[in-house]
Amino acid sequence: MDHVPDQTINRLPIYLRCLNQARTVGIAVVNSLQLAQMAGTNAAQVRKDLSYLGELGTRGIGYDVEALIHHIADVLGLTEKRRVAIVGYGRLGGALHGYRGLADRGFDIVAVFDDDPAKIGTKAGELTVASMDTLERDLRDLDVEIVILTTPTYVAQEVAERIAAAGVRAIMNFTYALLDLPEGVKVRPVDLSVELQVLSFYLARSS
Amino acid sequence: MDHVPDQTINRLPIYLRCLNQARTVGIAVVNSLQLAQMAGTNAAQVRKDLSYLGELGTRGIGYDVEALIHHIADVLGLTEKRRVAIVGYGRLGGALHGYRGLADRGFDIVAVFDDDPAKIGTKAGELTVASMDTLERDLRDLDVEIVILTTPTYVAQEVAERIAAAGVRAIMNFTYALLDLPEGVKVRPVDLSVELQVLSFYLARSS
DNA sequence: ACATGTGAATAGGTTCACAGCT
DNA sequence: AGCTGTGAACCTATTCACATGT
Repeated sequence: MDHVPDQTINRLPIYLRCLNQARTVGIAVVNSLQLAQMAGTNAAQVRKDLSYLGELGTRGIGYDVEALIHHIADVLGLTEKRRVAIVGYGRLGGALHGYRGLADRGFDIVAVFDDDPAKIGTKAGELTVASMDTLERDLRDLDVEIVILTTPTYVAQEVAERIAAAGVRAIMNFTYALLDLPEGVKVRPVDLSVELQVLSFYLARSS
Repeated sequence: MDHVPDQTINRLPIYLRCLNQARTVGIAVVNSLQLAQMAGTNAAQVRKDLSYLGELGTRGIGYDVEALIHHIADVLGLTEKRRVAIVGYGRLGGALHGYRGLADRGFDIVAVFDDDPAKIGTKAGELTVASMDTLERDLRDLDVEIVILTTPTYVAQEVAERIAAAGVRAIMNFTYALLDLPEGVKVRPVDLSVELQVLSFYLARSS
């Protein structure tokens, strides 16, 4: 488990989802081919990926679903809950807050921020919308590890810098800004229009 | 432009965004290093990527911003508007409908569907929420090319099959279902919890 | 002089195929 | 017998370095 390739990391959550599905229907053991078919890849890929994490299977048998779930969750750092804040509480922020499957996977939304005075202080599920004025202090106080950034694009860089300054080291960036942040802050850009543009390319190509 | 690598395709929308930014601040020509810095990559990568599309630059000078925008948009099939439908009009579907930047980039939301009788017939921006009963017919009639799928996970496979049967060849899948569809239907999974899990891995790794 | 475009070198990932274990 | 784990082969993508063109 010296060095796990990036692409393998990207597939681990997929495997985890498949394994959870398998578990809920009562499957105790899967082999690499079954898992591959569920995950939409091939058996060799599955074995190679899992081999980076250690020798997790049993030759002649396959992988124990329960054990594998635990192991992957452990590698992904999902054994403990992660504390997440949403910064920018518009429609998208609200939708993400309600997104079943974040909480399910151990991501606790512990705060939501907005700079609109009309929103500050109002209820957001079980939380209250907090002001951006106290962003740094609140992020530190609440020990936030990951921020979901859904502000308007034009303030994103500035807000992201404040978030980084507050010691947050992971940002899921839904804005169109290309964030330029210090080394050590991991940004995951999620540009929904990029995904559509890629689909558009394949449409243009195949027609 | 025989065969453009997948990874290059994934970067083209990024370049496009950077070039649009450059244009709005009045920059007429960029070189590969400048574009690389904006896009968060390196100059060699930029030149290689763009070389797949043809000889678009001028040696000794750089790339004409306007011309390059047109060329990339053309390759991505963005010169004409793309007709998009949202299937599953909950919080997330609603947020995506309002997402500025889809329309900006030529993605027209032409229909939204839901199976909740309380929602059907209500206004959704300038549209009216349509019933799932007429999904296939409506998708065909409206000539929908791309579907954004935001139904509950447990109906996703079934609905996706209907969408594919209606001739739609590109699906942006926001559900947790691992869709199994015929060859020729391009699915782009967008699993927001996967992104968070990947971030979680890097947090676990670096601390 | 300067920046592109591209073959060559390198790195990174995937697939193959089989040895090794149960 | 059956399935994992893994070196080797293969393929894809990135980086280098320089010839090429303006």
